[in-house]
Amino acid sequence: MGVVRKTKSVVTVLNLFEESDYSLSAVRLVELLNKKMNKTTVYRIVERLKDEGILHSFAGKDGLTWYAKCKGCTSSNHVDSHPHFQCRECGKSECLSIDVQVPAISNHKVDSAELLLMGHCADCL
Amino acid sequence: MGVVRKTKSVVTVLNLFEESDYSLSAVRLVELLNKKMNKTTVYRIVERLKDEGILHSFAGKDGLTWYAKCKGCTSSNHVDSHPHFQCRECGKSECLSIDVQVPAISNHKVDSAELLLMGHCADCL
DNA sequence: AATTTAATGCAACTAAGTTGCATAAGCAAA
DNA sequence: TTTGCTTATGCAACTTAGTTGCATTAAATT
Ligand SMILES: [Mn+2]
Ligand SMILES: [Mn+2]
Ligand SMILES: [Zn+2]
Ligand SMILES: [Zn+2]
Repeated sequence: MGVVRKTKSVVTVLNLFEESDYSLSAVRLVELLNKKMNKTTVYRIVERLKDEGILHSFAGKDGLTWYAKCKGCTSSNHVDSHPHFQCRECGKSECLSIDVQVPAISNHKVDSAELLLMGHCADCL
Repeated sequence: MGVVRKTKSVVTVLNLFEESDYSLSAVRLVELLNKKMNKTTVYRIVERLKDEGILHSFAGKDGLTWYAKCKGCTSSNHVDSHPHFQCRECGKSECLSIDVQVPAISNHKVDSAELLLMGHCADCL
């Protein structure tokens, strides 16, 4: 499917993710793009890109929402499920290519899990 | 050490946690206690009880802060670190007595982790 | 009972994210 | 390339969790 309309704003957001290769918080995105588009537009674009399997999101240590590129997802098959790391010093967060086996719980049906590791990143050690 | 002053409000909050045996979100606490104390007081009390190792907190699936009793913590030894579960249906969350081994990451120093499992609880299955 | 200091109430604030609505811009068909 | 349909955007106002400053109250200690 792909994103419905490739507007100037959508392209701008996508470029940011291509360049940086980092994950970005919504707050940071709004900050970086505040001269090019409205805050509402930023929030709507990342949600749209998420629906399309282009980005995924996760909650950082302070409750902010972060976005990062998906590796092999499509709109119909959204499987990007992996742990994340966030640095206590600089605040950056990263996607981790680690497999975490989700523990089973008796009498419960677990369908997803979010694991956030915290500590110090390579730069801040 | 223990909480500095055992005020009427502190006792009320502690009783709630004794009775319910569930974990409670700050929002729910404010709601339950809105006739007995101010919202600010609720937030300050749970933070104080956290400092003392009486409660611990975690982020639920919607970013809300939840509080639950600690098992064997003191103000100087705050070790209550375990995964949590939150039901997608009813929204309740629970502490899990499961050991999760935190994966190591090269070039990083990981000092803590938060694991949140989501799905359906016993009541909602 | 007097004194000290921590705890509370209240109102105003902060900040992330959302909503409604009028306008603008993609895009496909003509 | 113009028309017309529909999605995307800007803007302002809103929502909601949580915080802050400050005056007042109430624990605890003597
Ligand atoms: Mn990721
Ligand atoms: Mn817990
Ligand atoms: Zn760092
Ligand atoms: Zn449930």
